[in-house]
Amino acid sequence: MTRHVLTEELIYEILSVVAEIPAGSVASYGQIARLIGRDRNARLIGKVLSMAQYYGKYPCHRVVNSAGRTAPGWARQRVLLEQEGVQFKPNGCVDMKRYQWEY
DNA sequence: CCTTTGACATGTA
DNA sequence: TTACATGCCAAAG
Repeated sequence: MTRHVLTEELIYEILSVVAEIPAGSVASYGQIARLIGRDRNARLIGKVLSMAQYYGKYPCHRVVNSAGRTAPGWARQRVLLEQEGVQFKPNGCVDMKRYQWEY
């Protein structure tokens, strides 16, 4: 059997972790990358999550970058987070100090 | 095969 | 936290 195939397995692992992020908290791409044993592939997480929206059922809106910035071109993400109680700072970033997911 | 790209991270200032 | 530079690594061209 082929193994190490990316995308599909990667998608599965990523979504599994994303599904564990509690409402009202956010996780960074690097944080997720680390949880699936690919700490150097933070960028791929974003790549996969950009498609994950089509899967619907996953809270991919709870993933932001290390600075707490929301995904470019996806303004609605902020609304989704605010609906869960996540507050944004005046600069438009999530207050990571308070909302970053601790596992 | 080589180059570019990307929902990023991290060190330094 | 921001801004800039550098590193990363798979995917797409």
